Amino acid sequence: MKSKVTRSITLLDKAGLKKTDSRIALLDLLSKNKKPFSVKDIVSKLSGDKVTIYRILETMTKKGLIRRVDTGKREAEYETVDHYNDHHHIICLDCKKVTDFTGCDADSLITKALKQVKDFKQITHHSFDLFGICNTCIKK
Amino acid sequence: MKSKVTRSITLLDKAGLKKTDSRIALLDLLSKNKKPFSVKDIVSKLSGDKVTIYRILETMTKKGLIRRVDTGKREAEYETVDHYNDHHHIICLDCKKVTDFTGCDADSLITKALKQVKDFKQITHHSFDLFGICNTCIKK
DNA sequence: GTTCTTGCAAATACTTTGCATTGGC
DNA sequence: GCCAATGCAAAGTATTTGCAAGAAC
Repeated sequence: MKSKVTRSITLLDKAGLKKTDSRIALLDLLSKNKKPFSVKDIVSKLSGDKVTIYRILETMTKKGLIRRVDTGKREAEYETVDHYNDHHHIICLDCKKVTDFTGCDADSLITKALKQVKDFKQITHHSFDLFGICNTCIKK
Repeated sequence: MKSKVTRSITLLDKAGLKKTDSRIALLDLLSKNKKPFSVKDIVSKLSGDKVTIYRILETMTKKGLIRRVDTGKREAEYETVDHYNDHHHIICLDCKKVTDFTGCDADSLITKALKQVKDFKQITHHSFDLFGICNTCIKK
């Protein structure tokens, strides 16, 4: 998908990061798929070096291009930060299944929050996650 | 603090968990301190067995007594879920410093979310975190 | 050409598992 | 007494670090 690839390049450029093949491929992979990816997932899809992927994930997380999602699993999982398709998660505390939902009045909440704290002036992104037991696990 | 200890016992009771010394001590520690604790933090404070602490954390997380907080550090961190003192975090993507704030219209958001998904009927708790670069790190 | 990124090897740290023992109810 | 929780040893897996070679700008 050329359009997606081009978009990844633009995002890297805006973030002031060098546009290397690995970075473009990783960002493209996460953009195309809405679900959170573990390092293992990424390695198996991109067949790249694991250590490089760790470093790219760290760099992009600091720049706010991607975010780490905590679904309660042992390994970290990552997804893109997409301000135009803001979505959130409902996570089962038992089986760790993730279901998405949309709608969270983030802008006004962020404004309120920034009034309370003096250490921050600008917010890159936010996360809003709900935790519970899914209908399947509750029957167990 | 007797009152806190008693409260931990009550919480364990409500959750249907056995009221062992380790569990009471851990829950009490997290209740008294508002900041997120890593396993290492807990071990050094309680001088208990590390493996037991891992298991207690897992059990209590599934019961919704505590939650894992993802501040971007390598290790997992935990804090109590306190429905009467709902608070949230602003986390620096660079130095990982955590600042708290309050105010998040969770109830109405949860109601909206539950209308969208059919896999969940009840939510145990939620997290709302903001990410950015703090004023100290932005100068670097 | 300089600086940042990559890739491999190896080390480190976190977390889980198995099993015998102990303790809550 | 029964079943679940604990504590220790050991294993398993995720993540980081060091360094030389390669690529972006």
